[in-house]
Amino acid sequence: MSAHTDLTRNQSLVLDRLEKAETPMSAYAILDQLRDDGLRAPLQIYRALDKLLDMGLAHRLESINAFVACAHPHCHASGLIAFAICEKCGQVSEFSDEIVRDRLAGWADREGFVVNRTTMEIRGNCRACAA
Amino acid sequence: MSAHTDLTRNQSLVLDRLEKAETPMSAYAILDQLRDDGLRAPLQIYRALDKLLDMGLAHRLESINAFVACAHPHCHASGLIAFAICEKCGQVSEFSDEIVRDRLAGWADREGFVVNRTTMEIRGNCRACAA
DNA sequence: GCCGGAATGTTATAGCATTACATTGCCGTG
DNA sequence: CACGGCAATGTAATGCTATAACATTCCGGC
Repeated sequence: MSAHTDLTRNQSLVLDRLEKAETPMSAYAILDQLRDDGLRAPLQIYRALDKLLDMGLAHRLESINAFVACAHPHCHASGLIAFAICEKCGQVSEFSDEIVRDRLAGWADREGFVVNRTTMEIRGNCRACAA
Repeated sequence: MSAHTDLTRNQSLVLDRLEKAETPMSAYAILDQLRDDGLRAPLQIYRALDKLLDMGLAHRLESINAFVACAHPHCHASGLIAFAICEKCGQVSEFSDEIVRDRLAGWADREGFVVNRTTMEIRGNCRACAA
């Protein structure tokens, strides 16, 4: 029941699942949970996810082939978001750092590299799981 | 003909291929090139890659499911390496930044997050391809 | 009403990675 | 030397992730 009225049915279903999940979900895990809603093929999930990623409402975690709802869906800001993924409990923290962003932008400038997209993922154990 | 005499046959074969490649290679691409050397199964490649990653002689690019030889195999240093991947020509630049490393370490400290591994990948176009 | 574009549905297939099990080779100890 | 253990290897089968290709439906603007 998210208030994303501009989304299509499939996109809403997928986003709702991601928002209710406590940990990242694979596309196939999402699909399994949406079979009762009539979804049957992976492509239906991937298409919805593509749009959600474009809109910044969800993120892809490259290092674990999974997806999460954006923790800050209001501010579409942030050209660079970092994720900390706990390998024990699966919890993901989303954060950003101006200085890191500036450093990477500086490197790209010097090298003449035109940036499309940056991924930054820290894997380890969260405070609770490290104890 | 790398001077990695401590490596097993399969590991040497895989590393040689990576070192000779101009762009990242998928495990299956490596396999295809090593069939003449007697390798037949993906697992043989993945096992060799696992060891090479452990030793820091190769890196995995999570965002494109591919592997590269480490550009600086001598210094095993660097807890944090960043990659810039050109989406046009496939060239990969490997670099590191002390300040970025410190910022991320600082975040982890404050959060009590124990880091195992960090991946940082910038995708875009290199100077030549952006022109 | 009609057209065009986006979203959807469906099937098949491509690409990436691991499980499970059998075998081999090597080294250190007794 | 025999033996035991361990790492590496070989092989087959399977599972997971993602996309291609094509047909259909939905919906808003003219």
